[in-house]
Amino acid sequence: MTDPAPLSPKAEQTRQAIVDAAMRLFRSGGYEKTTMRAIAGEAGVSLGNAYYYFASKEHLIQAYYDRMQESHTEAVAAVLAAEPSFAPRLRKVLLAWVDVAAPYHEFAGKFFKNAAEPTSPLSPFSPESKAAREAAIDLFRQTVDGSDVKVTKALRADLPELLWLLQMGVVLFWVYDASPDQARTRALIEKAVPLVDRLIRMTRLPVVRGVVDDLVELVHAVRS
Amino acid sequence: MTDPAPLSPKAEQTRQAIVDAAMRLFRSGGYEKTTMRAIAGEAGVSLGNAYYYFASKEHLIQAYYDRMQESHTEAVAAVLAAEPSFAPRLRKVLLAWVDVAAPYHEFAGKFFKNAAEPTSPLSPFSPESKAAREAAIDLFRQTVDGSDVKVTKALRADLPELLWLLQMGVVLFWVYDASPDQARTRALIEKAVPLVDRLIRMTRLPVVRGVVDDLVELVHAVRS
DNA sequence: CATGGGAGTTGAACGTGTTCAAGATAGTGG
DNA sequence: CCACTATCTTGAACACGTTCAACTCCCATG
Repeated sequence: MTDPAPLSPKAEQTRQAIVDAAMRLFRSGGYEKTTMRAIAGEAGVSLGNAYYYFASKEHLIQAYYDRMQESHTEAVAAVLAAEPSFAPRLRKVLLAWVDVAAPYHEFAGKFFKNAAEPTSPLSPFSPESKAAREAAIDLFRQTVDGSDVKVTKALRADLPELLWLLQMGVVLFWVYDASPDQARTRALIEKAVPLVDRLIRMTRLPVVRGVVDDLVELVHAVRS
Repeated sequence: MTDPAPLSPKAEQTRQAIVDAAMRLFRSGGYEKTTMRAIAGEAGVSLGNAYYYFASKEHLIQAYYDRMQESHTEAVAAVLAAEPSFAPRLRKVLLAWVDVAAPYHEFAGKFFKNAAEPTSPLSPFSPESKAAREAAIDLFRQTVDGSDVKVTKALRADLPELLWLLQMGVVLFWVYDASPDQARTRALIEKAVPLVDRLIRMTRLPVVRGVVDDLVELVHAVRS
């Protein structure tokens, strides 16, 4: 996921050394102010060697990204095992992401910059990250499935993807959130979850059915 | 809007010459491949002089955005004068943006990539683009105000901003849309507008009121 | 043990965004 | 007409991401 990774034997250690050095320096001095020369130096390799393992400075960030995904999946498993009710599940899943992502908030901009470039394989919409994307959506499928919520037939198949889109929205907000401890993002989640819960329960009302159908149709039409 | 612009007299022409040169070169060669040296050369000024007028290469893009915004405002004025009904108004306003933006689509990704970074002055959420953002929101205020749509009191003040967010979503989709003539974005608009229209009209239903209040509260809580 | 080739490693060199100290220019007051 | 200042202009210099041709090292094969 991090790279084409044609599988390296022992010198995978070198790779890790570079990632570790980069993380240390990024963390202490910020991304922009950390030079590739400094990273290479800190890792005890030459500048060129760093580029043997990582195509660019931005690619080093991908390592961060991967760790975040992993940690979140883990955290979600714990949440889902313990909580049966839908709204709290969703709330905890989203908050868990904020917790997991917190240490990397400083680099959020860099992540997002990658996400924004449509041609980049790092984009969450790219074919290359299809697996990761579907894994993420699956997290929300689990969130829905194991819960007490009743979802109308029309919505059942697409709700996980819609929730994933919700999370993309939260991420977007989070990226721009400069408040301490990302308090505003947490506030957003606290407000949004009950709203979403309410909306989902409301889809069973006859008046709302038509809108739900339209929405589902829109999602289908728009999915390439 | 483009800059602090302490108002220059005649040599404002130089500024324009630089913008024009940049636009020409960005258009023909893309953003990344266009160097500041080339822009300065094309504009007939020195490298340093270009930096006297524009703090960075990114700041040049702002001028680009400003023009798009201008064209859109113009197009919208024509639409709003001719069309009294809400849904068609919204549809035409959104489609007008797609039309106006079409010439820039091929390198929109590059621009977007730069704009996406929160620290970038190009970000639609940045303080630097506050004026542009408010102008854009105002376009939607006009779209609502002059139309036949009845908006509940709770929603009235915030609907324009919500519609602007909708447009941000459309823009995001558009950036990734590789279909010829951005057909898929247009299709998205065709589907989304009736849905939005329906949702807005639905807000008058008593059952839905609570949700609307929650949504408005969420928007308020979240606005810095 | 020799050897051929791939994997890993190196630092000099390059291109580009940006800065800056110095100079030119033009408008203003005497 | 002469300073004097604020505005404008310049290109060399700098820092940093990235590239690359050359080199070393390891080890599988004969």
